[in-house]
Amino acid sequence: MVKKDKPKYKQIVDAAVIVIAENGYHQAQVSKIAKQAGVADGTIYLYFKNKEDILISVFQEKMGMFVSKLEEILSRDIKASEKLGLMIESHFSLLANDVHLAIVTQLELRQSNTEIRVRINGVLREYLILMDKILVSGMENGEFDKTMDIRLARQMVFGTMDETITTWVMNDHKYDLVELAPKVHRLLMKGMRT
Amino acid sequence: MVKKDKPKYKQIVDAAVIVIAENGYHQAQVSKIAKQAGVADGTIYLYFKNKEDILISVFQEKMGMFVSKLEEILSRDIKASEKLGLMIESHFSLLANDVHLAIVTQLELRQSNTEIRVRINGVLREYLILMDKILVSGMENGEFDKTMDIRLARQMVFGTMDETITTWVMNDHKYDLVELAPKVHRLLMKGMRT
Amino acid sequence: MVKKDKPKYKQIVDAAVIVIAENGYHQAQVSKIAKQAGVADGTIYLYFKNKEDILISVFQEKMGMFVSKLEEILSRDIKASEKLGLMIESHFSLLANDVHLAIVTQLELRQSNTEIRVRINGVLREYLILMDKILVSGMENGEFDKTMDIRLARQMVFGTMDETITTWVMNDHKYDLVELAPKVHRLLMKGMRT
Amino acid sequence: MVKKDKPKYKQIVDAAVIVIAENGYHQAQVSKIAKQAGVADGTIYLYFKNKEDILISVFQEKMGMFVSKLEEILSRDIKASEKLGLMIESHFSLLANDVHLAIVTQLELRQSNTEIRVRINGVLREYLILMDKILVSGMENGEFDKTMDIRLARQMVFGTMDETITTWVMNDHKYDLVELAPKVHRLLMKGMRT
DNA sequence: AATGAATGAGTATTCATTCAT
DNA sequence: TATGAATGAATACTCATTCAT
Repeated sequence: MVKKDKPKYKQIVDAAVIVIAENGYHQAQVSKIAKQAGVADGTIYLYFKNKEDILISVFQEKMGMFVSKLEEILSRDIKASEKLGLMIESHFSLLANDVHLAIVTQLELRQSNTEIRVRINGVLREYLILMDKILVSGMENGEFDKTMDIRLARQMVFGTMDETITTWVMNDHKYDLVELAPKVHRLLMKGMRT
Repeated sequence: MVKKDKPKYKQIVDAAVIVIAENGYHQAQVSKIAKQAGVADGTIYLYFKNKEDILISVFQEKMGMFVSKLEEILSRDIKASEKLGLMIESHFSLLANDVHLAIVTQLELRQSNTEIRVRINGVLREYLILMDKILVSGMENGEFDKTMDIRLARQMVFGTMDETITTWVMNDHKYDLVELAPKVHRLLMKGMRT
Repeated sequence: MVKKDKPKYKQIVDAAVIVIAENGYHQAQVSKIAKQAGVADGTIYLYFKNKEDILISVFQEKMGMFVSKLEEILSRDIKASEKLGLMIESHFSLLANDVHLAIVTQLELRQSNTEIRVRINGVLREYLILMDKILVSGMENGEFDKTMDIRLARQMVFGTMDETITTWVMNDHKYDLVELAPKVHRLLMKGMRT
Repeated sequence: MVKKDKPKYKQIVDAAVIVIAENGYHQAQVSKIAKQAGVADGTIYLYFKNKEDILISVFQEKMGMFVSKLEEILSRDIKASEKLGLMIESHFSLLANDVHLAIVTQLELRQSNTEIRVRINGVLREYLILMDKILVSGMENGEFDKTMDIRLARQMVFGTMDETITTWVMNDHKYDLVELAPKVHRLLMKGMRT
């Protein structure tokens, strides 16, 4: 059993999400995270190399949910358009159901220093690669415009989703994010379809 | 003559952009900005309330350029679609011509704490309101889809632009950003037109 | 059978010498000593009260070799001057043959806090008392200057030996220490003889 | 006026000597030194690069006194033997008159890590070089034994002085150190003279 | 207006020691 | 006996801001 599988590892990661969401990135001291996790400060360092390592782990662990979900969607035998719709909906849904996580990924974690953000982008890349697969398959089977610049299309999809979620978080999630998913899907589809 | 019109005010704002772009947000100490501006540390505080105030002023001053340009575009007697195209092009163009500023607005300033970013969003709102005007006029005159959710449309436009610029900055601006403007315009138009 | 006679006691003391010599006093953590000794961290505390106790034990155990040797020399039926010569030679010889030990006693153990060093001096006293016996017997039988201040004489003998060994250790023991013994002996004898 | 000449520099160095002597090396926190010096913690760092830098400066500043005194003695037109006597006496005298300093140089500073001690040894070398000059001139003019190993002789002189002072400090300086100077001188001279 | 020396609050990390198994 | 996971106290250094000159 490796460290990641031990219960305290998950305890600490989850505690970090809560502490960062509630206190903000710059006020998320290691001692606060330890207290929230119900362990001693020193225990943190049995599971994580340093504070930076906690933050990256938060992103890795949580982003893993998105990637898994997306892989599952990709494996289905449905149209690319439908896959895109499911991706948007499940992405919105996961964050709408965990407001703490939404705050952390959309606002707080972006305050980390450039080095951490570069490593976070590495984790993100996996997600974007899967997104590209949907776009490519849709272009190949004629659902999406074959002449589309794939990078621009992906930037539109991801940029729109990101901006939509961030706006929702910044407005204190006072409206229903998941409800917006089909509308976003329709808007993006119109831009991309043949 | 108010403080903003005094030469040192501008000196300090410009120094801040350079220092942040070259050293990163977290390494942009007040003393470095003072040195770059050629003034004493204490002098900064004759023109700015605190460090936070410098950062917001950077955004205000520079965002002003974008707003002025956009107002000029809005005043022209051309189609909404053309206005959108010009907005994208001039936005990309201004940042492509000032890489320091692009780094600061797309990467570094986002590392500031949530409070500063909320205030920066306040500054940004002016720009977004003008953007909305283009969208509304386009919807009214039938150029754009009348059934479109205006907020979603704006999030798509802004999100796509933002993501495109950020990707360009993160890739060390090794390709031509301005060249992408018409492509982005076309993609967005397809999504929004009637 | 007391603790000191158990095999693990010696294992741990020897491990401490190696770890301190190779890593330096300040990098000789209990966990490293435990690992080197092939026991668990907690096991250390079955044999030693605390870390300080290990360090003093190192000195006690090793200093024992010097004391035994010196007792043996004292028991011989030879002149005080010869005893002094043998003491110097065997002292130099023991350290020259265990460079780890030399590093530990001359450099590393002196970095310990004042309290430990006071206790180490207690251990050292036994050795100095034997040294005094040589000096006193030499003064009594007319070999050494009867008017000599015994304490000063001992400080000269010990100070010279110590300084000579420390210089040798600090120069990475690149010359032969034992070879210096007769020279040191001659120099000291000249200072002390009638 | 460089930093070393500013009053606060000396204030801090002197405060460090007192704090280290009274609390021990490992309990001499920067904040304690600052408090003793009557400055803020941060002020320390306007004059010293880091804590290590304070400690080395203590030794440099104070050792400077010994070196100056020794240079003055060397410049006199007297016999080498007399120079040696004056050196011992003034060395003992300076430390006897500043017990804090004696504690720091003989006990506390030796607890510093190897890197600091290497740098301290560099400072010490200057003193030893001057000491060598006395020995060499004495050997050349026939006062001292021409066949003497110069390094051993220096180790005897320095080792005896060091051991004598350390013993005095460890015995809580309850006897008169300066009074021992002529005796130490006589003992050493006997060992070295022709 | 301008200076810049001085301030002092705030925090990640290590490691000797314990104790349930 | 032996283990090793868990503990938690303790500290150097940075840098935004002030204020006497």
